[in-house]
Amino acid sequence: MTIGNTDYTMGQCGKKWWSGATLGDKMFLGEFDYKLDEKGRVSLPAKFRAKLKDGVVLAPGLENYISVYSVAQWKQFSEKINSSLMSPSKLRSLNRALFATAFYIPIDKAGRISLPAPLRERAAIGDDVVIAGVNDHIELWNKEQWLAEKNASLTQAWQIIEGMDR
Amino acid sequence: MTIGNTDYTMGQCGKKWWSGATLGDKMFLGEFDYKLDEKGRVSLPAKFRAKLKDGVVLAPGLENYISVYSVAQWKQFSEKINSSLMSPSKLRSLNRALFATAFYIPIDKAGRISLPAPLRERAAIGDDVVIAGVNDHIELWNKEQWLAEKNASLTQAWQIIEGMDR
DNA sequence: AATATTTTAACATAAACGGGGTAAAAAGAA
DNA sequence: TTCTTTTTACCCCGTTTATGTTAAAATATT
Repeated sequence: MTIGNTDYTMGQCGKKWWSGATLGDKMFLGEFDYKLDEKGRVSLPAKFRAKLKDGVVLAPGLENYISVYSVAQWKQFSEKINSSLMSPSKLRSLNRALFATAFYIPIDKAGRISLPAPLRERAAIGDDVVIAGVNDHIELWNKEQWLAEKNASLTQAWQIIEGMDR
Repeated sequence: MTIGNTDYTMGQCGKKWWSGATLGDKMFLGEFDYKLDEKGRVSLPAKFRAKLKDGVVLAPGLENYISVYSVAQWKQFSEKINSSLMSPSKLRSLNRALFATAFYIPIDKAGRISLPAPLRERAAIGDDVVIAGVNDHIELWNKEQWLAEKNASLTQAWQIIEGMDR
């Protein structure tokens, strides 16, 4: 299934279920439970790593989660923002919010990233983390908050789809 | 990626994480907590040091924080101002404000700078300081003030981003 | 069941942080 | 000036933190 440029083909997760290749560079699907090590590092799902070779940019999300962008997507994102028409003071504030709260994090040889304390605290992520592929980016959530959010999202999603003219 | 004169190319930081070359000289990301020693010195984040080898220029920021520029950027900044069309008296006044309040500070072998008392007092920085990378410069903040500013910025940022056509 | 991959834990190493001390330089006082 | 006091720069070291490496446990795949 394709809507616009995005391939919504569903598939299984894990090697048997889907290949990254068929989904393209910008599509993240699925929900995974991971554990942080005592130093705040977490493995990324093996299926995501190919798209994140150059490292990731972590930024706080609107709700209390951590957004994970590929470098390419972060570039695109910040480019768009800085080229949009905006008053200097707004842009200054926006840049402060964007850049000071974001971290570039490389991926180590074991496929891990380390989560900076400020982001971890804001997202209330302790030893466990939910990694969710959300279309064009990845989100890291506290497990309880993720479940609550997921239920709310699902309810809303089905309401919207019900009302759609299919 | 380049926007105007600014290189937004991402890269690793420090020996393993990034080279100044790949990131460009002008990009700072992240938020860090540091402590001043009894002499008013503070370590710079290791990730930033490669870009600040030649020392830094400290200047008071518009809100009560301390702006940190690399020498290269400070030069560029002042050249830009002095080459802009402006009445001589205005330019004199501007230069007075810029240069009289700024300090050139070298970086010691432990990667530290010392913060001049006038700037420290103005920014209400005591034993703790937040160091924030804000795109093309660094900012030093009193922690409480930083948190307030950050939250305000983030709220505004997300409102703006929400309204953007991604 | 056997194999391969991935996740997690444990450990080793290197670097950074936060102290402190000493020496030189600058400033002030006699 | 000369001496004293204060400030600033320079250097070192111990502890902590961050990162790299390896191996074991768990999971998925054939």
